Amino acid sequence: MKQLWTIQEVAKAAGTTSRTLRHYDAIGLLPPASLGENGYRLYDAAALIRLQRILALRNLGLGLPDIARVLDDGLSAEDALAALEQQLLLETTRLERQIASIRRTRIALQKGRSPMTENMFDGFQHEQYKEEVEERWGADAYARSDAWWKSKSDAEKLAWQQKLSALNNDWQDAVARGVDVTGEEAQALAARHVDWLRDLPQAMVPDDFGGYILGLGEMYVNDPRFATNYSGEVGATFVRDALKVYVETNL
Amino acid sequence: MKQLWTIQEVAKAAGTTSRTLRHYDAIGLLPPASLGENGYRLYDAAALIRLQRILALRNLGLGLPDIARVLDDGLSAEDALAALEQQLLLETTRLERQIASIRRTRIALQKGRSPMTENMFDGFQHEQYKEEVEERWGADAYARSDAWWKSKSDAEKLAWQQKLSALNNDWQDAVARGVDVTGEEAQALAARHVDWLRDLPQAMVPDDFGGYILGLGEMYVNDPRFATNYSGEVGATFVRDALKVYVETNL
DNA sequence: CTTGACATTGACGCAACGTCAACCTGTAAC
DNA sequence: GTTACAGGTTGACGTTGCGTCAATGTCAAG
Repeated sequence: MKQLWTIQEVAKAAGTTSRTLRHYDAIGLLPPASLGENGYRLYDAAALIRLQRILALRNLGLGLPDIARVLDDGLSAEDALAALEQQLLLETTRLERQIASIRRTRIALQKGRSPMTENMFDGFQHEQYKEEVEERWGADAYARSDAWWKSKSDAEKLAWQQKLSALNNDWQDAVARGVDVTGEEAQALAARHVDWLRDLPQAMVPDDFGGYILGLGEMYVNDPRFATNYSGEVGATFVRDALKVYVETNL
Repeated sequence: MKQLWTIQEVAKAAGTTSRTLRHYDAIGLLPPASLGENGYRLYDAAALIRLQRILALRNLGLGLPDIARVLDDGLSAEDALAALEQQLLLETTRLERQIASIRRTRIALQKGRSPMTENMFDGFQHEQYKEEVEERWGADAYARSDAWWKSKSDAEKLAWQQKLSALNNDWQDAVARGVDVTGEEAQALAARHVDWLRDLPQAMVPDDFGGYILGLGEMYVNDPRFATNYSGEVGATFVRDALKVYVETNL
């Protein structure tokens, strides 16, 4: 009556592979009932039943350690599955945001406003904005800004832009993940952003540094050329609000 | 003017880690511009620019090999992103189906109709159905069936059920993945199902084996106790239809 | 006795680094 | 001069669940 099966027989009956069974043995999830003199693994009815349950849980996506806990440590399958479902839900929202991000980038690429190919060495699209800057802040402001920029070495320019680029990346990421503007992460980003702005020469930073930053924030939102740096107006709004909170609590 | 940076400086400026940069060097994705006498990696402006593009693409979820192809082999970023988006879309639908599957199982667990705990050794809920079988097919039919089942060794019973269990699993899987009833996979499953039925003794199988299978299929759909084996009526319908197609083309 | 099917135990591979470990270097401080 | 200490280097393991060789022993059949 006491029937034993070889590893292949078990694998075929259960619709899996012998490699998998040896793996389950190796990690202690499903040891065979006994070993023959020849060293062959031999499985009994209890092992087959256990295997069936293992495969059923695996089918649902549970990890092998979790399956072991359910089968051996009396962990409730219901709890394990509920936890897994939560994980998967998080995964789907993450994926959806990633897809949205890709779509935005693809659209930008098609429009030729590729963040991959442009503005690497143009310093904030510097000269491009000459007229506008002169109009809004006066010829003097542009001259100071221009002088400052040209005084930097290539290395400094590059480092400055590198930081800007990293910053933009991280802002977009934070926006996509929907973090809280007042939260730790967003505020850390705001701090980095402010630090980056401190690199500007004294002459360009007005006395009211806080007010200056708030003004910049507004500009990010209102000017689509800046807004694209932060995934559009939504992102720019996020950046502005995070900066605002930061300024109010730290400056 | 030719400025070089150490690995830490680059890492900080770009918002990544030195470990990552050494990894990118190791796989040939971003070799440093030069090596100092001390063996230190030294990066130049071109490397920083390349790094920026790498990080931007990575941010979107592209794999490092794909990034390398985009940067070096002139593969279009647009194409790479389109392909990635497709992958991710598939992923989300997969995840959604998995979540649905988990929900079904959890509901079943809560109702106490746990596939984990029941009917391992009861042989098709055999005796439980005695009256019903006698009523529908006659006392004779039940007696034959009962004799057949009792004549099997434990090993045979177990193997038979094991196959049934694996079959059910795979059916549910196919249903959840939305495969085509006439497709290769569903037909292979139907073939396995029919093979499994062939284990029944001759006495139980009528002359019209094809018709017998079609009748079974209908029963799977109409009787909720069978339907639960295949994820409810929808699944059972799928099984019935797949069997029907199989019978019509192979029997 | 040979052949083939099936068994065994390693060990690598996959994705993208994080995280030690063990050991130099460069620079500032005592 | 030496002592720290920060920062550089090259390995190598760990992560998830097996697939896939590789090298070799065992068993039933011809």
